[in-house]
Amino acid sequence: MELALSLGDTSKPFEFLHHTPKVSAKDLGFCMGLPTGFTASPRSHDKVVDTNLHGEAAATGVSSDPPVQLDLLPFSPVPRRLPPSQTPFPWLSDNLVSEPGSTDGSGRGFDVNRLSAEEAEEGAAMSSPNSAVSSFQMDFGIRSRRYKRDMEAIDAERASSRASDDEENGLTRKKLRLSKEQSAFLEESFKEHNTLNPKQKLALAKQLNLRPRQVEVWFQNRRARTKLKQTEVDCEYLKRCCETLTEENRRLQKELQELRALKTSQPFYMQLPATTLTMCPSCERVATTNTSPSAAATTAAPNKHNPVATTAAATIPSSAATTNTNSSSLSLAKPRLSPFTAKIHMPQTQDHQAAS
DNA sequence: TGGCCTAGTCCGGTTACCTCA
DNA sequence: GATGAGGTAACCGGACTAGGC
Repeated sequence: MELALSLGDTSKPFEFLHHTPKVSAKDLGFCMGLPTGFTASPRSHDKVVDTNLHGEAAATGVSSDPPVQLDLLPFSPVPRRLPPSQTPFPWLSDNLVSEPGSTDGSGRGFDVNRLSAEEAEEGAAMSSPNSAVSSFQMDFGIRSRRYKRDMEAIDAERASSRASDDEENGLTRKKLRLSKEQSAFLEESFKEHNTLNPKQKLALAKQLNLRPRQVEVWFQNRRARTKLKQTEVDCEYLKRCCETLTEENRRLQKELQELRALKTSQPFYMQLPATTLTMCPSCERVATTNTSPSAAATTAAPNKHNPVATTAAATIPSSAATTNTNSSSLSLAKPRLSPFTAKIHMPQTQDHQAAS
C-alpha cells in the first residue's frame, strides 16, 4: 500500500475530455483515485472523483486498499509558470494574438493594462452574459430538465441583474455569485490547467464577462480547494494506514509470542541463524547478514550492491526503494520475517563509503 | 556583475456574503 | 422569519520571480 501523488500522466482521464478533442487527454484531468469503499464527500458539486484502482494490495499485503492517487493535472507545485505548450487553452488562438516577445509563455511583456477592466466589461457586455458559454454543455445530472431550465433562467437573470447593478452603481459589488455556466466553464479550464498566464486570464474574463481579477481569484480559490481536498484524502488514507499498522503490529506481537513458546518447546529451532536486513540510505539497497559466523560465510555477500535476495529481502516492496528516505515509507508490505529477526540498519554515509 | 526597485503571481489565512436546511 | 452551518468570492500580507535600471 502506498500513497501516490501523481503530477503528470493520468491513465484515466475524465469523460468530459472525450468531448474536447482539441486537447489531448494525456495532458488533462483531475483524477482522484480512492480506495475501494472510500467515498468522497458528496457535498461538493465540483468534486470530480475518479476511482482509479491501481491494486497493489496483493503486493503490499495490506487489505485490499489500492494506493490513493490524486492526479492534479497538469500543474506542478514547484514551477509557478509553465511554458505555453503546457497551457492548452483551445480558444486562446481565436481571441488573442500571441505576443512576439513572449518567450516563456508566462505573459511577460504582455501589458495586462492594455485591456482595462472597463474595456473587458465593455467588450463582454456586447454579448449576453451567458452567450459566451452557450455552446458549453454539461449534464449535471442532478436536477430535472425543467428545474434545470428554471435555474438557468434564474442564473441568467442574476447575471443580467449584476451587470445592471454594476452599471448603475459604477461599483464592483462586494461579492458576486458566479453563474452556473461561469463556474462550469472555469471548472473546465481549471481541469485543463490550474494556473493562468495573463493571456489566459484575460481570455477567460472576456468570455465569461468577468473581470480578470475575478478569474484570478477564482483560480486561486480553486487551487486552495483542491489542496484542501487532497489533504482530506491524505488524512483519511493515513488514518487507514495507522489502523492497518496497528493491526499488523498486534498480529506480529502475537506471532512473536507463539514463536517464543515454540522456541522453548523445540530446541533445534535455535540453530536457525538470525538474519539482519541492512538498508543503505544512499543507494537504498538491502543486504542481509547473518549473525551466525557460519551463516555469514555462506549468505552475506561482501558486495553490498549485490545483496543476496533472501526471502525477507525479496519481500521488501519496490516502492519502498522509491520512497523518500526522509519520510516514513507507507509501504505496508508484510515481510515474512519469522523466524528471522529483521531490523533496518541505517549506517552513516561514511560507513557506506568506507565499505565500498 | 551585483544590487535595488517594481510588477506580477502565488499561497495561506481570513473575512464577508450567500444559500440552504 | 430567525438561525446556524457550509460554501465561496474577495481580500490581505508575505514570499518569490523576472525584468529593468
